Amino acid sequence: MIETSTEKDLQQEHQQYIQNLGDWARTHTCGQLNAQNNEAEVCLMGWVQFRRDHGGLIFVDLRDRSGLTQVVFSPEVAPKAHESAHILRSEYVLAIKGRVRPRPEGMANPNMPTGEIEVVVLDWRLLNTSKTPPFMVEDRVETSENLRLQYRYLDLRRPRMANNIITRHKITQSVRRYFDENGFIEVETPFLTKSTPEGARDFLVPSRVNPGEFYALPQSPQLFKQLLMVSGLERYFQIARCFRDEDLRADRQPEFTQIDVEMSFVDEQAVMTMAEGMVSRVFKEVMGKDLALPFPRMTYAKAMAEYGVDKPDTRFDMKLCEVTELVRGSEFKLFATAQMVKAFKVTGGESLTRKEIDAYTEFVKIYGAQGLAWIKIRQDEWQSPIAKFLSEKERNGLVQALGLKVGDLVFFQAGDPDMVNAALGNLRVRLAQDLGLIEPESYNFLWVTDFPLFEYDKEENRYVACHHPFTAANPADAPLLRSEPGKARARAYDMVLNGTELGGGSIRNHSSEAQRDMFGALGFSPEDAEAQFGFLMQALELGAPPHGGIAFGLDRMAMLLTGSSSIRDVIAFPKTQKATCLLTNAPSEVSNKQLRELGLKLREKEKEKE
RNA sequence: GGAGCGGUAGUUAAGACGGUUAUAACGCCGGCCUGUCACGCCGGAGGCCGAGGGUUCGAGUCCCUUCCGCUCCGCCA
Repeated sequence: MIETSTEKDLQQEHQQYIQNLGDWARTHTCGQLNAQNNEAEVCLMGWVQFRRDHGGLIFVDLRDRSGLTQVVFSPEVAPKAHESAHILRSEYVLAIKGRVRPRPEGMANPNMPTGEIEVVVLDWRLLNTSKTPPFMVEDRVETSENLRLQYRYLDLRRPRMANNIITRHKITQSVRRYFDENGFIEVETPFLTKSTPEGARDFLVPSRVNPGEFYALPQSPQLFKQLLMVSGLERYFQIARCFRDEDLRADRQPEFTQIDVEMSFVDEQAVMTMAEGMVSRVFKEVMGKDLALPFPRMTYAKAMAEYGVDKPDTRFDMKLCEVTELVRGSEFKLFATAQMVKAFKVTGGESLTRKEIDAYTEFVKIYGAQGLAWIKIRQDEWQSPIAKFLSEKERNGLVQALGLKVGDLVFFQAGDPDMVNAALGNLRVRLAQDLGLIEPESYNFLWVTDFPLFEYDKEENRYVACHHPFTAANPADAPLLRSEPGKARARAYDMVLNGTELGGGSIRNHSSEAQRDMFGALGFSPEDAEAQFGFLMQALELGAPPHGGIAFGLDRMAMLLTGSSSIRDVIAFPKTQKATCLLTNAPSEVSNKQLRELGLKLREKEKEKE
């Protein structure tokens, strides 16, 4: 082995210089000093961002969560402090005492909030050393998600991530103030609770005291907040952790946070107004933005018809247009016989290349489309693989329905309505992104209302609740519950922001009879309903007031307000796509003793493979 | 359960047509430097090319298996 001075040696060697704080106390943060502090004697503490050692002068950018301040070690001002400062390395933790002074003529740094001044060091203490970090603690350096999650505490030391977490804090504080001022009571509901059959897969927790029995972690505090209304609490909110054992996405984590709200003696209007007030308050306090209230509303039916999705992004146009009847008898067999044909036009889209269109064809296949029909409207002709099948009448009909002009491009999708809507609805968003049709900094809120109460589950061969099984039916549709449940509308509403579902809620069944009808429509036998939800039914029979509420995805809200592309960036310690924690290595195996205590036995590895 | 993208010095990437000693930038280490601010200049170290197997005289590169991260479909009342 050749003896060289390694990083490990250095860092270990430097450890002998580590001091305690002693009687030193921080007087300022690294983000707050400016020309007004000139001549002030200050004490700063933080991390070494950059070290610029000129042999003579040494400049260190000292970082804490508030920002950076340039500190100067000068051989003339403090020779001892300067001499010892040569050991400084990235991410070393220091305390410095010094004097604020203006930077020399022409040396101010306009890119830094503290760029007018510097702190000349009189004395300093090394509070801790640091190994060379696995990635630079700096916003402009892109690092793999893998490493970031493994060293999450370093990732969170970066200004952008720190600010995300701080913005999230501002949101929750703003929310708490708002609800407190409006007479809401914050109540904590249980984490160890009862597994219920409807909805997402539960996380289960075995009970040691009751072998063979399990708690479930709550998917939401839904039932408890309804019970709190029966309690007479009248107005409840909670910033509640929720758990769902389903596959992850950029905007879905197995544990996430809801801003959960419930109110008594209210209708939809009252809940929606209160929710708008909350969002508006958050935008004002966190973003300094005023929102126009009330938010526009759109029925679910209209959203599906014009946008193909139940969370329309209204920042751009390109609405979908159904042309099923128009091409009913077409010579283009796919159109002639399809259950649904829809189209939308891309203004000026004639300039898209064949290659680009091919990429969009691949894109819609994700949603089950077989292909993607298109027409380019040119001065002299319609350029398209399908134009030759279209009659004069059909062409005129399309021109009218879509308002076609020369230079436009039309995309078509035909087939199963769910597929048609998903393919075109998502293609619409993709195109808007690719073509730059979305104005940055724009926030388009809207309410989607009149959701169906049920949707038919083809696999289970029964109706399932669109929202959840406690949602009240639109009074006009109540009789449909027993005849045609699929046509019944719910007293449910979603708040949508820029094509993302921010929150959703409903007016609940507060009469046990209505709730019984609901369970009936869902295919529960009276015995099953009693076994699963008997406690709720009983509560509804003991003076339950009319009530309703809403829940917001706090993570998604924070994601949108920080301009993040994933909720991982607004959660301090998120999970990977495989639902593991790279920092702690959870989940992990447990000892046989632990298993025995819980009365659990793991399936043999061999059996697992079968 | 399925589709796609990625994994090469500490980091971010290039190398992909199978053929010398696997590049570059940043970071790291040493030296010089009193106005830098992602300081500069000179020098240096650093690699199981995610892992395992195969084809081949020869594999970062081709084939198979597998692990990890990400995006999406299914799923998520």
